[in-house]
Amino acid sequence: MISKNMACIKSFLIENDIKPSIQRARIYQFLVDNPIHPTADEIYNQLNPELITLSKTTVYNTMHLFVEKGIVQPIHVEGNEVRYDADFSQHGHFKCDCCGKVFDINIDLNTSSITQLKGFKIKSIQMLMSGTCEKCSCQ
Amino acid sequence: MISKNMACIKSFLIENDIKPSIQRARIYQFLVDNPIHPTADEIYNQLNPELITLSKTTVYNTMHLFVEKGIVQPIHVEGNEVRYDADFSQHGHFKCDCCGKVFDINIDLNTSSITQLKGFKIKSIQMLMSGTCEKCSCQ
DNA sequence: AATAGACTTTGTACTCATTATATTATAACA
DNA sequence: TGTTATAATATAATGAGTACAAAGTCTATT
Ligand SMILES: [Mn+2]
Ligand SMILES: [Mn+2]
Ligand SMILES: [Zn+2]
Ligand SMILES: [Zn+2]
Repeated sequence: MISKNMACIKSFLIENDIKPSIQRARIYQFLVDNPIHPTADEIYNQLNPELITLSKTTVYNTMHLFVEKGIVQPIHVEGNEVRYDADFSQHGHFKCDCCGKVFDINIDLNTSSITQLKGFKIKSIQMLMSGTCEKCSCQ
Repeated sequence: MISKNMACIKSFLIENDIKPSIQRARIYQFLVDNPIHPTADEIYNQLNPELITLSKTTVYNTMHLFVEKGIVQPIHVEGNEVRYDADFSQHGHFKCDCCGKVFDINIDLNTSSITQLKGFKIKSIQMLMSGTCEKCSCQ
């Protein structure tokens, strides 16, 4: 899933009912190539030098569209910002309070046995841990 | 744990190294009596009629203090707001996209077997699901 | 009781992520 | 080519949260 070329991303967007544009394709490629759970602001700052007329509104519009079409997940690790993840494999996240990085954690979330959820329709499951990562812990 | 009286809350705050005040005690009591994961704004609006001079800054100050002293957990279900929970029993949350309610879900989060977390120091674990609740699903 | 010092509460102004709106650009198509 | 739909952009507005300083409250000491 790492570093699809643009032609490949174009057909992926079309498959998912999204009309491709340079902006949309590059933003999606950036998310796949950089699984660092960036904010809209970080995406904008990274791509702005290359897409010289890029607008922050376009980034927000695009992220809303991607979430609606189900090719990107919003991640809420802090109350004042939304982060995005193009990885839909079953995994959780660990936010280091020290260096601020968000790590992917492979985890098996099985909710089928929870009786409280009878009748509930689950659309997404997220697990978030916080603390200090290995590097920050041994200092 | 439901509806402690004020005297009881006073000693609870003191136990947790928090100097008690009417505002702090009533805010904590409200959180225990109303486990609906309110935002700072909701806490303010609910208590304002009673604590007639209450300031929103006081609510924010108090929530920060409670989180720092470990008697309240911040919950991030949406990117633009923080919700608060005085319940420290092991449980996750389910946010209904339809009615907006946040439900408590009893769940057993065992992370001891995850090899990726070797060397990581876990401070908090949260699990969040979203979708539609039982009531909203059968309509 | 008055004084002083420490802590708490409050109002105002500000920041900054996100959203709303209107305009311009681009693509699709007859 | 002209017409229409969709996308991108710039600008202004919103709203949760924060910074700061002034005013209020509590408690100990005289
Ligand atoms: Mn991830
Ligand atoms: Mn809860
Ligand atoms: Zn770290
Ligand atoms: Zn519902």
